[in-house]
Amino acid sequence: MDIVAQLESAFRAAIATALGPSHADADPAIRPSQNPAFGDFQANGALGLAKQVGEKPRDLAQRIAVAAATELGDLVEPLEVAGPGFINIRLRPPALARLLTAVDTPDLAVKPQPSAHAVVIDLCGVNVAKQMHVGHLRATIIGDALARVFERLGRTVHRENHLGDWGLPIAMVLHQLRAQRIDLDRLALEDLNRAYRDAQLTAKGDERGLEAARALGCGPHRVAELEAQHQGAAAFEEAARATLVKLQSGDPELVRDWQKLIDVTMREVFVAADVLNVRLRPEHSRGESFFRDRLAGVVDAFVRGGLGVEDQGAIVVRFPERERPLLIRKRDGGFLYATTDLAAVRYRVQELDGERVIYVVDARQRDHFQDVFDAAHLIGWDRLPDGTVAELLHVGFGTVLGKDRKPLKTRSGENFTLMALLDEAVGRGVHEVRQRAEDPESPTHGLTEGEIHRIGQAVGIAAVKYADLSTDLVRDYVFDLDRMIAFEGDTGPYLLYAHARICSIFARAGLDPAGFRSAELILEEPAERALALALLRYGAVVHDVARTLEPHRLCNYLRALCEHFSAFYQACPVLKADDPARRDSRLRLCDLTRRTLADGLDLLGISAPERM
RNA sequence: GCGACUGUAGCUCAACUGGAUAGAGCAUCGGCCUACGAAGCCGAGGGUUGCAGGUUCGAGUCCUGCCAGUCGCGCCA
Repeated sequence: MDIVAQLESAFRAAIATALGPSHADADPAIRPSQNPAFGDFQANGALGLAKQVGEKPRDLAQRIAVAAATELGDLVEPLEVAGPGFINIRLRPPALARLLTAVDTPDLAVKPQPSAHAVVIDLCGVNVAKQMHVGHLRATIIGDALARVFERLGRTVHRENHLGDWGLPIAMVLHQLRAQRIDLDRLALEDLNRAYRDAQLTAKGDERGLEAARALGCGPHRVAELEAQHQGAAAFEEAARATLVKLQSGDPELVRDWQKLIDVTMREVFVAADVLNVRLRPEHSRGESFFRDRLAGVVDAFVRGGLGVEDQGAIVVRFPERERPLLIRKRDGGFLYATTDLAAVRYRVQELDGERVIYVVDARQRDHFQDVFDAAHLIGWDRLPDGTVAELLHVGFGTVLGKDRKPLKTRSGENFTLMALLDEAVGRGVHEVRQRAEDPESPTHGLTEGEIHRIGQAVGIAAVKYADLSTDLVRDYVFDLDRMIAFEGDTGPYLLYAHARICSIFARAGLDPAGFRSAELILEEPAERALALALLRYGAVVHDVARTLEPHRLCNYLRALCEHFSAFYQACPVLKADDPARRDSRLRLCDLTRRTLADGLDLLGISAPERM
């Protein structure tokens, strides 16, 4: 049992002793202390309880402390009541060593989350025939990190890459490429992207320009020119619609070409996922096309249930508490992305058995997901087969900005492609590692070019991912590679450095870390205590991330862990410790720190090299 | 117009969901390598938590009203 749970149960019992069994379920509010002067942990529950029972807080805290002391036995130093009624708790060194020993297991004492139901995570969300950009970076790495956390807790996780692979935009690209007689077998994503853009431009024509020209009474020549353009656009759109109808009816040649577009797009997605150390594979793709035969059923279900009503020819779902309706069928009979999303919710809850269905999508779609979730709830599609009500959650993230604080663009105003960004990050990482390896004194001196590249990639990717994951997700942030890749401060490379330093202790001495995993832990120095306390918290932090869906909590923890380690490493000689028992104890601390750090970084999808 | 999000040190961000003196990194200043990687450690200065009320023993955190910025708001996805 972990330490916080132990303290909670002891203080719960103490509260029952002090106030009677009617208060047996009161929350003792055990928290790690902010300040070492206030002990290792503190129980804050007495303050609130005193108010309820009309007793002076300090008096009540004193009575609880006396009762708790007998529950806790030799686990803690004498408890002290401080301030308005806090109870400060300090673990006795042998107890701390015992607790840490119990954590030093292959799974680092991270308790599995018992649930028969699955977790579904909607991530990545690329569009066929479009380049990935920085928005996909976030949807991919945040989703992957959350997926890894739930997998670490033993949950069944379904990663759902909800591809934009269907509908008129795709039909437009297909039509465009076929009209130009482009060889689909020799396509690169860049060609597709260009076709997509051209198709959009052609289809749009210049409707607004035409209206403006008429309104402003422009010359007949100008109006005619724009009219011609507009007619061209209408003709193009009609042809694209015809293509879509043929595709929908299963025309073999079109279906084959359509599949080629998907393949070309996904080839690059998987390359990006590989560079990013993200687990995303073909089996995770389930695009809009998967749901195409279910859309009419979605609308029917809402109409039959009286939830979908006609409005100006369209079908909408209305909500009692707000003006804004959700449109699920257009006047022309077509479906919208809300329709697909509703089909997907039903599938994920009822067929994938998703107890928590998590959408890692741009925060700007908050309103949309609220509507979809509320609509799903109204019709009962958030119920699992066994009747449990599923949690539908939108993890909305902020926008990646350029140095001008506007959404990141290239100098020519184009969207920054994800690949360009990753190439730059990896290039910078390799450059930094190579530069340091040139120093004959450096531990990385003499590494092969291949090793330098591998380590440099890890450094560059760690920099980008840590910068993205280490702040509150809803915030926008400025993409500044200089700051991200800095080798000092609150960065990915700082964490990798701490990891490499621990590895080098064992490497330099030619010792096998596994040889110290039963050494007796001696925790006397303040730096050793602080490191031990940090190590004890790991499992709770992983559970915290699963509960809140906030990966930055794990980042903050890992950075704090590294700071505790660095302070320890500075203050306490390891290989040159005074006596063999201390040396072995410290080597065990180093090994446990390294494994905890590597495990936590792995949950973030960051790999930690042994040298850098 | 309606709605959502954001506002904390010069800059970039935390604050364990209501607890003690609001903490880190960068930048600035001062220490520490004949002890293991100085990509590090120790220390100093720097704050009316956007503003004004309210709830509470206690508010950066909850409520109300303002201010500023960003993003949404029926036939695109």
